[in-house]
Amino acid sequence: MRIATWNVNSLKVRLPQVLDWLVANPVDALCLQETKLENASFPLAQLNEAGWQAAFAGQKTYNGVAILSRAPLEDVRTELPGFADAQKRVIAGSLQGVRLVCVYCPNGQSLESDKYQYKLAWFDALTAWLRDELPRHPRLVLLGDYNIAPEDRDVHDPAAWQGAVLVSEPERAKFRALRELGLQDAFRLFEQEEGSYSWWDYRQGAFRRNLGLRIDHVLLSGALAPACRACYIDKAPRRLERPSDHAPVVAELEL
DNA sequence: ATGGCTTCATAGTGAAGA
Repeated sequence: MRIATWNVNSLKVRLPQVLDWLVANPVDALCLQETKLENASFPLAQLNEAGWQAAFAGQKTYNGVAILSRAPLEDVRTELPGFADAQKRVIAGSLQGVRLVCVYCPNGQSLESDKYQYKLAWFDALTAWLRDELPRHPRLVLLGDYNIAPEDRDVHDPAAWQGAVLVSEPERAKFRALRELGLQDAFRLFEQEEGSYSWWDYRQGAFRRNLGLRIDHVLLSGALAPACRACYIDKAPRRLERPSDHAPVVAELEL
């Protein structure tokens, strides 16, 4: 099974790139974040025509998540239990006995912002939910845009970023709390190039200069991690005209 | 550097992203 996650920063704008990418990258499931589409505007017909099923939870302008798959998803859920939230950031479903949990984690904006407190509380709710879900779904993958760079090696300039949002210690502690559920960072199961990132700012030629952060992740449950054969970031779409600021992250599982 | 792009929004003194 091959699965991937990609923050597309508007599915309306990026649909042609997504369809092209799926042709070149025959995954079983692709998790999308920041679709920025209400459900009524979701391009289901175009995806079906290209041979893809889709489950989605969207809203106007912001957020929005979806899972595209060859086979239909089963047991789809779109809520964080016990966390009343109008923001569409979660969609989960099952495929071939694997539970896929697609998340668009809050950005936080700045350490002083109310959005930062919301981010920390949101991660607590996510962790509590997954602690409950894992016994039910031992073969579970949590993938998406976490908006956290877990370690300094995931940051192009750790000194400049020290303590900033996406990198701050309280955020990294939330990431570690997910790992303490037994989830493993698929990307770090393998040797990787130094300077591997999944997001680059649109400004300042950040991509060309590789001034990035690794904030998009695939976390595998203990039952799945031994089945992982590869995990990589596909930088090709970031080189396209009018790209998303994020690159897809792909994981290959031998089930 | 004071957020320099990009999105969706509306016509703002944008807002938000990361």
